[in-house]
Amino acid sequence: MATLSEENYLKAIFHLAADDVVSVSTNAIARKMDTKASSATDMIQKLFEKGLIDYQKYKGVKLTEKGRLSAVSVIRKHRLWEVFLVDKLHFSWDEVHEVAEQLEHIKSKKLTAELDAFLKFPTEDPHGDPIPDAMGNMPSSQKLLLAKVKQSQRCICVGVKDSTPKFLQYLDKHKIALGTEITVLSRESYDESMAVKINNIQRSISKEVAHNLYVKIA
Amino acid sequence: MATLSEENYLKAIFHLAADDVVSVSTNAIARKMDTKASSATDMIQKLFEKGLIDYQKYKGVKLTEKGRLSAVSVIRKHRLWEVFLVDKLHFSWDEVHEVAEQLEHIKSKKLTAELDAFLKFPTEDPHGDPIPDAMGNMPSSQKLLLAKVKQSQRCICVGVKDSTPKFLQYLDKHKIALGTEITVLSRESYDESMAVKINNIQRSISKEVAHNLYVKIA
DNA sequence: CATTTTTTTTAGATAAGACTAAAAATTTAT
DNA sequence: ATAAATTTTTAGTCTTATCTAAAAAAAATG
Repeated sequence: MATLSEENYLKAIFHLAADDVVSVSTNAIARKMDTKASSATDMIQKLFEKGLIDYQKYKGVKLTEKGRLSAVSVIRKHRLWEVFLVDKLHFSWDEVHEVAEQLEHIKSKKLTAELDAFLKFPTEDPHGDPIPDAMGNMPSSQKLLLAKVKQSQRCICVGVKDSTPKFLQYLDKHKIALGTEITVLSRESYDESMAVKINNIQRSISKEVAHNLYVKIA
Repeated sequence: MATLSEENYLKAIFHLAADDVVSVSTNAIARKMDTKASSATDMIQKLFEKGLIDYQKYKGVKLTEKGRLSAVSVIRKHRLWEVFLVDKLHFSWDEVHEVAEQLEHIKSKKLTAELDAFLKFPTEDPHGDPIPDAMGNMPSSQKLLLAKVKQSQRCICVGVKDSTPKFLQYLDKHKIALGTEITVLSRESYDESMAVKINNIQRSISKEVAHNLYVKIA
């Protein structure tokens, strides 16, 4: 069974590889884990010895099936707990992450299964990310960038790509929040801006904003 | 802030001192924590330096107010989670402990407060033990040994003192389970046995059994 | 009350996970 | 294609929490 640290590394590798890089570099892992490259190397060697990753010196890292299952199990728990926190305990989207980071490491098959049932088997978390099933199958994501939404489609804001204060303040100012409904009225090919209806008010959204806002189709 | 290990030691010291020994010995702590006395001494010195316990070499240990608050906070979380597991997730009394041992260390004021509200501010856990409030006040326990129950009182089984398989098997055989209602009909001073009504059947309960079964008055 | 016995503490070692500094391998650039 | 820059690994150190073995203190006993 993987330790807390090992689980966090596996999760990091999973997320990095999901961004479709085939092999994940030591530096990328160190950056994501906010540690030094030497620490990442140490952990890589441990994960390799436990059969959780494929690894050759200087050649980067890939999850084995065993490693993938471990990572996905942690992600499943993380996202189920996020649903619990938002749906049952009045947490808002920006408050859930830190707590879910702790809850995701609780080890109990029964707890996860019962929590899943209690929440009525949700298929995605409050950010629109898919919740893997107990077998480790990850449904394809329902969320996409606002920039990808077709004309006249209605969608719902589920998250941000850029989470810097500047962008979050912009969203606040323009009354765009998690759950806000956005209808795409038209798209301007010249500057990639789009005309949208938000809270029944028609506005224009720049390319920069549209590329940093995640939505799901309503 | 206390580490996971420190929290577990503080909890152990609290429980040992609650059994009204004024000063807790190194050996008692080591036994409770299932470690060696030398490990306990190491941790005692750390807790002392952090101001969580009063300590003099060879003289045993007492929680400071700061240490007591930390211990009680962990116990509060443990018991709230036990209520959650039993009331919402269909756990039975003997399944909750291991999971609650993990959940009790999750750090989030908001989580604890919201969980408390979600559970409708319970005052005791499924074993009849009191749940401390957010200020660290521990209500007095509602549970007592069956042996202490007065004639003609109705009570409800909430736990066991002796949790050996032998005793649990005895209870099983005689259809005494958590939640079973017991009415004390009379007490025999000669052998300290008692006549009781369980599931509408009149039986005799020996001193040994009565001293190992916790109940709360109905 | 002196001597065992028990308890507690100290000293030194180990494993996990992190670090710094330096060496080795790989990649980029001239 | 060789030099420079970057990435990765190794070597050695630190901290936390544990251990064993041995020393020191306290308690129990004859």
